Amino acid sequence: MPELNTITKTVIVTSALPYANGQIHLGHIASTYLPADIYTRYIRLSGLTVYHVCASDDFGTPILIRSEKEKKTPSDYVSYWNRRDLKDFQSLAINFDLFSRTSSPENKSLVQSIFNKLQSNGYIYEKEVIQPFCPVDKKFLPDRFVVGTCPNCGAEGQYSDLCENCGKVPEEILDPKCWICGSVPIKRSSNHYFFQLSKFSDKLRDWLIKNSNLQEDIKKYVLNWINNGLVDWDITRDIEWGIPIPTSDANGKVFYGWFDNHICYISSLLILAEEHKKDGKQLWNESAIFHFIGKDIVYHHYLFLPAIRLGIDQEYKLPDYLPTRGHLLLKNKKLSKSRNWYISIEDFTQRFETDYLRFYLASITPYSQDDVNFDWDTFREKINNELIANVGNFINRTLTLIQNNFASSVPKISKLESYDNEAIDRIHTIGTEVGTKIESNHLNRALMDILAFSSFLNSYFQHKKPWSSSSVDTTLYISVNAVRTLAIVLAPFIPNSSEKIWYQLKLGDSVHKQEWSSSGVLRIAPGHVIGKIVPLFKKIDKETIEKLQIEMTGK
RNA sequence: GCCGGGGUAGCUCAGCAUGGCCAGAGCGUUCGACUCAUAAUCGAAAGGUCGCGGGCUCAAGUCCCGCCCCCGGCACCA
Repeated sequence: MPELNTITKTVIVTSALPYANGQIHLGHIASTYLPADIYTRYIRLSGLTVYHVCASDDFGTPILIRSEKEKKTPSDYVSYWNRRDLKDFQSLAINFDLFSRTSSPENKSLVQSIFNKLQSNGYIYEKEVIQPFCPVDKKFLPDRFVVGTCPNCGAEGQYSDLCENCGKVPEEILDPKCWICGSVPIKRSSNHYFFQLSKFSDKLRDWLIKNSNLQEDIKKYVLNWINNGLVDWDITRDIEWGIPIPTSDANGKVFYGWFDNHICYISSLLILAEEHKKDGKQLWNESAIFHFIGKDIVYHHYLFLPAIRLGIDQEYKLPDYLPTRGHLLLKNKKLSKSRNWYISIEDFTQRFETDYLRFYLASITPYSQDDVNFDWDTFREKINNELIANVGNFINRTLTLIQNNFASSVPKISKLESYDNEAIDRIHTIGTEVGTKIESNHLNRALMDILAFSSFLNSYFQHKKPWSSSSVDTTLYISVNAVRTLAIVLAPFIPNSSEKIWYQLKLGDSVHKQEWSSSGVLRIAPGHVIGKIVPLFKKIDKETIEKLQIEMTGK
């Protein structure tokens, strides 16, 4: 189990780069961005310096073709999606210290210098490849852009890299056609650069085995890939939209997107370091590096990315952690934009509070590559019965009683009974319990601990009967301090609501500027006057969900 | 086909590495209590052949063998 107390330096968190050709959806949020944001918020509250960087992935054939169809320059096209994605992230309170782009000048120059170093270290070679070329569009066509009939099962209209009907990868697709214009592609030869991934098999194996911070089950199948023999990577693309390969005979060829996009983690951090007047390379190499990803890009992050860093003599160090999570399913079916089976960020934020999504997704997403199911009925039940009835209710009943019976002034503490001592003890320890789980990336379990804490408090409150008994003051004093504790430990998960709690407690400043360890201190003193109390959450009624299900199905 | 993960209460899952208190949690269900609180809360109960079959052991959900079933990955998809 990784423990944060071993990390004493700066932490660098990166989230996988969204491809700049369409909206991000709930699946991306659940697997990558929300876990990274929760983690970052927690580290920040713990008092360490943390940088969360991300960027839009701007290059590639799909973007080039889409921008042409929309009669925009690729540059304008990706700028739009860069801003749009950022807006979506912000609407979910997912914050970055920098949201850059792979097409930034800084990334271009770093990518080219890394290529040069790989080349001088002898890890790059050239080879002729024969590729389909569309004579009408005057483009080389990646596999995805050649459609035809599957030679295995005879299904028509299949991509040349995968038959969706029989699931096989066709050797050579029959009756090939250009996906863009429908004409028949011809074969054309082109000189490409290859990265010698195969040379790194032993070093990658060593790194995987030695790095105990990586998830064991993922390690197993990555090791299996290595044992089956790694294949060198073609890092060249014959298109005009990308980072130019810096050789005299490259003839306008550009890098393949997966060569340049992960380097953007580093170039973004360098930009940020510059802003903070720090030595970027030193900062990178002294920090704990976390790359949050979804399981679809395991290959690239567990093999390709570390191999390239090994290939430049670890000028920039390898990742310490690669938190990897599975995909989100909607009603047990895979999300698919082309089939309109997905939930966009807007779909959600137009209807519900941001924190409802964060709470729900965090509570159902484990630290593993298992897929999780998004279900509207479960969503409603979890929000109403766990977040609102348990946590919201405890906060509300505590604060309301102080407001109504004590003129909003926190009462004095008197004689402590064993139940009071137990409650105080729980306040002391909850921060460490939750923190340990967040540090080991078990965010769902951390949230369960918070719910158990809140449940305990409801039970404590119920037994002490502060609305009638003689020990009213002590109970309310402890309870209001427990509310403060809840605000802090919930802050990484539901930041907006935590801030509302903080405001109602009238503690000044922001909950996000507190110290995590202070969650264990009873810092609200008797006599403190709290603010105006309003319910934090609104329950989701059944009709809303039923209506929504009908709307979403018809989408 | 190969590789990986999994099959434990109605649902979602923990427990299995280092076999041993009556097999656990949350949600749901039923009954009772309370009324400060968003009909929220508190207490209690019901509910399980731990996929199937065999084996090792004083003892197996936990180890070994076989079988069945489910899910995911199979590499340039950006």
